[in-house]
Amino acid sequence: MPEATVARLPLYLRALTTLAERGVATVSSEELAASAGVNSAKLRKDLSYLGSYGTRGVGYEVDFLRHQITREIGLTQDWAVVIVGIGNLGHALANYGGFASRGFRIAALVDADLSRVGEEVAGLKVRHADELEQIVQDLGIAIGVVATPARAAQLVCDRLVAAGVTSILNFAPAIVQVPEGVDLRKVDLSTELQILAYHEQRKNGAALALTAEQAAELAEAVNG
Amino acid sequence: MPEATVARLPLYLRALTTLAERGVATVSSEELAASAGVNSAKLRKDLSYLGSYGTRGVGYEVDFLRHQITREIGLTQDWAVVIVGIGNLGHALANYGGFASRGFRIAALVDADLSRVGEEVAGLKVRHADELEQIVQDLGIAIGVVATPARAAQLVCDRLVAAGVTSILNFAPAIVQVPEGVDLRKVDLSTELQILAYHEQRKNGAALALTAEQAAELAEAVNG
DNA sequence: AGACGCTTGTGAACGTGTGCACAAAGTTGC
DNA sequence: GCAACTTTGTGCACACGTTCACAAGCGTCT
Repeated sequence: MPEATVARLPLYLRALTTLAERGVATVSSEELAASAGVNSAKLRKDLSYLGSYGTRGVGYEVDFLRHQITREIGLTQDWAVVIVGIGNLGHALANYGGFASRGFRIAALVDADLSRVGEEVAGLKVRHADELEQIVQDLGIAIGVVATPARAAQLVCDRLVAAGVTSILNFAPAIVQVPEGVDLRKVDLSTELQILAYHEQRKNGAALALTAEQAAELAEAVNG
Repeated sequence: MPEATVARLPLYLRALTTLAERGVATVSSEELAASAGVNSAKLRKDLSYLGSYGTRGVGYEVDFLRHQITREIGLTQDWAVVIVGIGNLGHALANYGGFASRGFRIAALVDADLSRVGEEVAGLKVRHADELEQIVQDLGIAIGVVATPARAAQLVCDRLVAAGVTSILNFAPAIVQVPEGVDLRKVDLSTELQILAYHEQRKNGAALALTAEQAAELAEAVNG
């Protein structure tokens, strides 16, 4: 399955859940594509990788399709997750309700700062970083979330990998390297803003250019 | 400039900043690519869109290149940002130090919940959502960050756009539609985890298949 | 039963992104 | 000044992703 398709499946899943909550039983690729914000041909091609779950002339059965995507992504089992770094962001992640409902269970919170250890966050006691390996092994954790400062990120990832974690979601603004076989995704707040800033700047430039053009037209109209 | 290149410029900028802090004056495409975690040919092609800023046989001057990228992204000016939704995530974003150092200034915090209005977060008083339009216009805000619950996201985006915001970074787990000309990027925590889960599941599947194969080999060894 | 209308699933064309490989261009050493 | 070495910038081939367009299939209505 193409990586681009995998990245969109959660989007479809969310759209389907919304439709299911509204009591919609079947949906066409056109409608579903619209509510997911993608092209309908792309949606159909994406869904075709799962199998032929649609009915020509009718569309897709919402609940059935939802179940198929859930199964394909692997959300029928629940995934134990450890969050490393319980600062502002770690707190926010720990308290984020969206995980539990989507097959993820926050199994442990870890921090290197002794003043945070023992504190209760989202119903879990924060444990010390020294216990990280033990926790990962005892709880059979495969997915780690890194929300530490940038300077700690590489070390934390190394330790997670050494303890047996094979998927890492990194929020730290740092470039970390992981060995082959370990999946690393990163979410970088300032990178996202910088991309927006680039386009914003070009928009303003375009606006100015347009104004200049309009000015030229105006000049021509006046002089011509 | 290709979109894929734009998305990598912040990465290079970060790598260059790290190098500059370490006192490195010049860097080859090979070294810079390694620290940014990309292919060196790709890096060179990306940088070539900015102009011919390298010296053959030597490499790139760190400070100079850093400045060029900063200018290209539009980080020489500072961008006023409003954060809407001061829950756990909004708090974390408001307190995130990485913005100020990268040309972004959090100019206002807004929330619909009256119990949060007036609270001081990261040195700013939280203001009420009713004031949103006024704030955007008064402060000349072009970039909005949405950290509200999913159900409020579309309305908040509509109001931001109506008030003149042309770039939105959406953290709410909802699919929002914006008119042409407005840039929308989204950061979705559970989507990222779901993508990891998909690969994790496949890894386990592969591991199980291998075990089955090993079992077959073992059976053959025993029986043969 | 057959014709009609609607929607899926997919072949094919197109566009974008990636990476190799090398010529061009600079530096260093003698 | 020239040869040897290093590194950039880029042409080219390939892989990946997207979109169009339409045949195939299903349901409905007469």
